[in-house]
Amino acid sequence: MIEAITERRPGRPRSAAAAQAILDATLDLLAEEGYLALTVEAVAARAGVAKTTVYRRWAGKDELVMDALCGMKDLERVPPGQSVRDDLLYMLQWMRSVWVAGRFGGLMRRLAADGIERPDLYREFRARFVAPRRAIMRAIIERGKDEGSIRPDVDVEWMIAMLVSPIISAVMTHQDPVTRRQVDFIVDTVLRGVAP
Amino acid sequence: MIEAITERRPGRPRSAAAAQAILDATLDLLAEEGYLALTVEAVAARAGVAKTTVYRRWAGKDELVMDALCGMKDLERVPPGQSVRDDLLYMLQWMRSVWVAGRFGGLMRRLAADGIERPDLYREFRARFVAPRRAIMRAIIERGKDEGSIRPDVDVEWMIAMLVSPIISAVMTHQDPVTRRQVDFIVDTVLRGVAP
DNA sequence: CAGTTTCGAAACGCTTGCGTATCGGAAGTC
DNA sequence: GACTTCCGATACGCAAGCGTTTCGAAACTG
Repeated sequence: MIEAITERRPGRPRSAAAAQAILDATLDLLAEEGYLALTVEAVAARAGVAKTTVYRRWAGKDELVMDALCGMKDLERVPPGQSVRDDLLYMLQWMRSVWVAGRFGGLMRRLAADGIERPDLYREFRARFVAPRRAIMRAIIERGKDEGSIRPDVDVEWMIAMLVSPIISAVMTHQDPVTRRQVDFIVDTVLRGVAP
Repeated sequence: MIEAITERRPGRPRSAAAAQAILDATLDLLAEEGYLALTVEAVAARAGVAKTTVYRRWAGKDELVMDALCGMKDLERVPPGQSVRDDLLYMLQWMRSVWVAGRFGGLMRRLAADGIERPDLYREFRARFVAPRRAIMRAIIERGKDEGSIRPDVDVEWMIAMLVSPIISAVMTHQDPVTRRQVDFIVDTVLRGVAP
């Protein structure tokens, strides 16, 4: 992907702008159309670039998509670290907004769906976006256990699933906008359920 | 789909066995490959039938898939009607087993994913399989409200989501087999959370 | 048996997308 | 200025899949 620029080879250098435009277009189309419907031609067209320019850098569609995905940066959010309830609410509200709006949301929905056919893509997606967020959630819950507001025998992973998956499911199916009241309801219900 | 057999037309009659084999093969492939990857050629091959025979009955891939889907029958399950907790457990255990094993599970996973591209297919899927089960869940929860074990102000739809979606998410992603203990944990946690 | 319709097999034209090749011009290095 | 590499545009060969057509054989009716 990014080769060493230390030694300058003769000839016209590769346009960094073109590479960026291609990766951007790939993510856009991936979010809009999904993996199966994504075509290299469409990527080149949206990037304003010849198809040759794409194939000079990437071996094919698969490598391009994987590279585009790996190049993404997640927004790092750290909860304010107040009460367990506030931190969980903070995380869920944020995840809700990310899922619903913008390129991130489309990308997540598509990858979650396409993951069935392309486990490698889905694994990358999980490692990059799901895992860090789960880690934050896990830390919050462990803190709750230390404080005594959560029973120590509670299965943390399933508690996370109970908090997160209703929102994900709602976004992927209904696509009614999830309201804050509903997020509140989920957090409060789960917290009451896992209280000692 | 099924034309009136009352008046017998001259000529060789259409083989009912062939039609059934085609619909069966369609559901099999739909469950295994998903909608986008499904091809009429593969359907004909698996059904042991010429492609012509498919196109003589259905206008195209879309109509075939929709017809196959509409022809499916869901297993009707009625919870034993004991305690609210037992009935919820019964439903979730059943849904878990259906999702994990057999053609139903694959079909549900694929349709949930393909639903993004084909909202009509997903709508049919929901009306046929999701809606009836939600109705049963809803009845159980309403009963709990009447009995006083569930607060009356609880949002029923979101309570259902909290019960069901963790299992669905787990099956669609990890695909670790969901254990009974985990289902127990979900039900107990939610019930404690919505208790008065 | 004549007439009609379906069946399986095969071939066809069409479209889409992949990945490659060619070519003149642009952008750099020596 | 000679050389090298990249760029855009275009065309190409290839494969897959759609939906159609043709054809001889099979099935059923009168």
